[in-house]
Amino acid sequence: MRHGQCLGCRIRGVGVCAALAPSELGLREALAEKASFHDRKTIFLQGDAADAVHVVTGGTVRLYRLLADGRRHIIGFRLPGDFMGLVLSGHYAFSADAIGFVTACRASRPGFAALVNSKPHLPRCLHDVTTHELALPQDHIVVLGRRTAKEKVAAFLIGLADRLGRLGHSRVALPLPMTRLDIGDYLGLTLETVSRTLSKLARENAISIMPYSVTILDRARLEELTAN
Amino acid sequence: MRHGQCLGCRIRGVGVCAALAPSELGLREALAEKASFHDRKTIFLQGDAADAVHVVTGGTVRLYRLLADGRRHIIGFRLPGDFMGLVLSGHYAFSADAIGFVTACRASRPGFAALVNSKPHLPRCLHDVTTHELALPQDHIVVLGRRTAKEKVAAFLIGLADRLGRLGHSRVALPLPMTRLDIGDYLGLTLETVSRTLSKLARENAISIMPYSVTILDRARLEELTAN
DNA sequence: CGTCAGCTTGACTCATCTCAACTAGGGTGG
DNA sequence: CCACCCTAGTTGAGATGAGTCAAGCTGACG
Repeated sequence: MRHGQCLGCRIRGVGVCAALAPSELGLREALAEKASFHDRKTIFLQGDAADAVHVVTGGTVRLYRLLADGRRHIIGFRLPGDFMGLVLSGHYAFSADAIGFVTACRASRPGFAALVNSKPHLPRCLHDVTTHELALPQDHIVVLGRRTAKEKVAAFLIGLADRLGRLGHSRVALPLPMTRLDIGDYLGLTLETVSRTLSKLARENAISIMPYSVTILDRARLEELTAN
Repeated sequence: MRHGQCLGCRIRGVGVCAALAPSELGLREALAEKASFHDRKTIFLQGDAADAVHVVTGGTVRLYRLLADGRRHIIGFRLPGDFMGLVLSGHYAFSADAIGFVTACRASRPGFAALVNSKPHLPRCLHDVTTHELALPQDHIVVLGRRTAKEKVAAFLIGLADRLGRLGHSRVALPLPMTRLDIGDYLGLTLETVSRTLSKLARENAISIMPYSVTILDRARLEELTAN
């Protein structure tokens, strides 16, 4: 994808981009800059001045906070079509880095604000996108509050499957580019517990584990575990 | 507070209301309706059509989701000045009810949208408020991801103290209108563990427990526990 | 005065954490 | 080509923190 290529972008139909009429893409293209990040590269750091907004176009991004004692909490994973960079204070509230190779569309904050204000319906759209952003952490809260490791892992897999499904991927064969440690930091579990729980689910024929991917064999069983 | 009384409202200076110029209050008053709710009264239910937005003006509100198996997750507590009712789909994503006596300002969704669109700077303000709403669940996620009960409870107390402080209340003597069960459902703990943990903190002279309130005696100690 | 909700505390259980050993695959350098 | 190292993952054994079950306390209320 180069400038002038929004129409052919694979995430054209999802997220913020879907809100733009074809006639408005020109504007967007004029201010969007293509960025890419190699494995483990930092996209932005917690506390940095939030001078840009991003839309993920390929790969998986890990959003996290570091605590004073060195522990890491993963706030969420961002997939293609997801928006990043809404901040209250002008500073990022969390850090973001690439899991594997990541591509993103980046716009400067002032440029983005100008785009949003240039068309009367866009502030409204931005508000909708923000509200969607709001829904993700709420689901996460419910998952974290759940009692058992099995329930948490099941909810993580179902949630990931549905998000991938909405992007046009399979809801059954899930790429899992993040490590067991990442999943653990996301679910509030240790990496050993994540590994054991996945193994247990595999032994019960609910899933099948492959390197860096998982296949859902018995979705009903997983849904039953999420109790939601 | 009656119509025409926004200027004298005690939350005039915080949240959404602070974004309105004095000259704009007339508009707001014209469409805002005063509502009050007795202890345990439902303000809205998860899944209901979200036909109104609320600003809490007094008391404490409990936001929660019920799971299929009957467990309850408290998403958060809303204090005076907090906004409620941002939804993606037109349906509330969680339920809300009153803890003790609650007063709120309510506006119909279309009326509220009309107000927001009537002045050019208001969509922007609404976006800011939404972004603030976004920050609350993120803090909650970090607290839930913490390992020990003591850390969770300490983070809960510090967070509550700061929010009350911003409202002009004491950061030391905290009213605690919610029950131990509420706190447990918020932190992902049982009510017994919450009680034991508070007792332990009191025994260490970090806090002092009174019926329906807590006094922070050693804030530094609590902050150290939150590791953040 | 009895009842009930909210809270506290104790004893015991058990799920998860911790520590540790081991396997597999990839990359590097001699 | 092989020896070595490193990362990611798996599995086991034992420790422990939080859950469960139960008893009892207190204050409010009818």
